[in-house]
Amino acid sequence: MATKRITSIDVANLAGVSVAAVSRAFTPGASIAPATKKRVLEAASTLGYQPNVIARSLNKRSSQLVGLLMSGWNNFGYVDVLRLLSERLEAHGYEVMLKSVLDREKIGEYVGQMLQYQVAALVVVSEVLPAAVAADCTLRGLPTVLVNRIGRGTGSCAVSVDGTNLGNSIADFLIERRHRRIALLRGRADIDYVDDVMNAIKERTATSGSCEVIADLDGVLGYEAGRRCISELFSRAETPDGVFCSYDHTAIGVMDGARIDLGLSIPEDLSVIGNGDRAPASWGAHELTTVGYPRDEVVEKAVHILLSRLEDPDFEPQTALMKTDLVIRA
Amino acid sequence: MATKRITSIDVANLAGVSVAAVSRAFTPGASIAPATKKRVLEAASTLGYQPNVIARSLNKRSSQLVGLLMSGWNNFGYVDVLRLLSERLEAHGYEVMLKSVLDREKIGEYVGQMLQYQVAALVVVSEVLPAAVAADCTLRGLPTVLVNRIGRGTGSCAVSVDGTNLGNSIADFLIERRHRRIALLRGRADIDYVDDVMNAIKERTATSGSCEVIADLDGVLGYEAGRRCISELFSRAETPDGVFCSYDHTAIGVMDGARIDLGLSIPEDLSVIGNGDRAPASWGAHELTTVGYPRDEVVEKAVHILLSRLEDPDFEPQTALMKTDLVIRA
DNA sequence: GCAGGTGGCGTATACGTTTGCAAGAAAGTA
DNA sequence: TACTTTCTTGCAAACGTATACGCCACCTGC
Repeated sequence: MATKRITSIDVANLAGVSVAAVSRAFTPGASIAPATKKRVLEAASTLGYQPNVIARSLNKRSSQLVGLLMSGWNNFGYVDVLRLLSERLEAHGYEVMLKSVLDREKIGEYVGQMLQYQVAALVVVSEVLPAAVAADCTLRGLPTVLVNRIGRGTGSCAVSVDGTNLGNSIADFLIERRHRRIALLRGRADIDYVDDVMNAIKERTATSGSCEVIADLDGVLGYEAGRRCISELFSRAETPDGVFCSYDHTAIGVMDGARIDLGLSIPEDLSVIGNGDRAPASWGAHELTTVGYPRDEVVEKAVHILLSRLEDPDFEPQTALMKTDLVIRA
Repeated sequence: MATKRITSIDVANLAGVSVAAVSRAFTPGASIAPATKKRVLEAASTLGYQPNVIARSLNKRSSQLVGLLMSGWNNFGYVDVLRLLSERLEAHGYEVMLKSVLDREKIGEYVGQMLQYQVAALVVVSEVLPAAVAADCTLRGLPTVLVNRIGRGTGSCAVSVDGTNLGNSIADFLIERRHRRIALLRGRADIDYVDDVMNAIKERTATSGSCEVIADLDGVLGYEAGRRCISELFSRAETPDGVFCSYDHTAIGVMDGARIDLGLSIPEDLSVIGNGDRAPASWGAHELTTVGYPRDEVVEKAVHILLSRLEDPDFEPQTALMKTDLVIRA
């Protein structure tokens, strides 16, 4: 037995005005006399009226929903990114419509479903938008922001990390501490910013003369993979004395593998550097040196870009690269 | 220069039918001849038409959105719960509208905002719904499911863990291994299922004669808190030989504190049991004995209850308690 | 006192669907 | 053949809001 729904008509009747006035009372900046507005709002609150956002969206052909496409949930502490994004967007009056990328082939469908809900904007965390989909979005004038990817060539905005700069710092750090043979372990192969990091490390070590990259492995993602991988590396003729992993959890696997399975000491026999500065990196059992990921700033920037594009349709797409710092532990 | 929007009218014109027919072609089970349906769908696909869900929702007075209220993001691996929930709900044709609980006092507002979007149902992870809000939801016939809480007294459905059963297993485990002095560390005080666990442990140890609970502390949440807490406990006259923590990360803090700060051996001097079976628990450096949290099953059950309520308005509210198992490591 | 301007308000239409109703077509029954 | 039942289909009225347009009242400056 649902109680009767209260619409703007009811409020209009009670306040003795037209529905248009009710609408105006709830539209900031609309042309309405303060007295009328007050009367309407009072009537609304005695009735417990709330504007029907769906009807509004139909009329305006745009909702206050922001589509959020997530993948790689467990990497990089995207939870925090997700939480922060939802909090910031809500603070600006938007709602988050969340979708998981189960199948990368279907991203077009996902976006299509979000478009049905007239989302005002799209945020993509950790996935690239296939070119066709990105083109479709720009065509429809849907503001889009990629987080942690650079949508090279698509007209999308992006917020990521300055990989080249980061790679240089890491290389310097390793060279300075007299490392000679570096191994690079990455999770997925096609993350552009990780590519930048790895390339920078290779270049800078190559020119140093004293240090070189002896291995660069793809598909090493997570604790188990890291732990297996380090044993494999030490079964080769040439063993590394420094390892950089694209994810903290991989790095911790490497540490445990080196210590427990191989009986090595860290950092005496081997240096391990992670990426992401996730909680376990700081724990006493690991004390992992890692790269901080400026989640707050990334999210803040992403939201800022999004709002700019929403307010000003001519806002030129931009890519922001955040600086990161090494968190040196052991 | 947005391209013209394609509506059911365009499709109707192209297919030579009425808009009603178009609508029916997209409504499963509607009364429409197979031939017409085919013609409509073809026309739709050549035009790239997709039904406008907003308009549909306005008409039906209900959207396919499910509101998802999250808090305690970093506890318990709720990320996985969130991811699974979104995946399962999408598989059933629903979309997830995500909201973060920033301020517990404002939950009523949050729910209000979701109601404006005509959400079909509400899922609350890790928070209780204030009685007034819960009452409002049942009044409006909004199916509601609490995950990891038991909404005692409110007419809400709930999926949680059988705390009493779990507490008994833990107590048995500790008694069997000849522990005598147990400390209990919990994060927040008012989580009903944790209360059940702790009470069960107390009762069973009390009747055992050989073992007793010597400390039961609130507000110990996370690595740092756990690490500090164990030192504090060992500065007391009576020291524990077994600790149960309501969160894995707390337990790992306790382990590190005991080993690094106090120089104790685990499990020789002290047993530590965690809760949640999060990834770090299985890592070689910790090998934490913990309680598995059946995330898949919890989510599956929650979604099942939700769908049942959506299909059958008279579905009686039910509370499901899942069984959990100890994962014994060291 | 009057022309011109301004701000507040209501009327009416649009937004893109779904669905009750009734009419027509097709199929089965006597 | 006539009558009944079952499918299809289109018409038209919702759903609850925003806003273009026009009207009226009021104010300003002469």
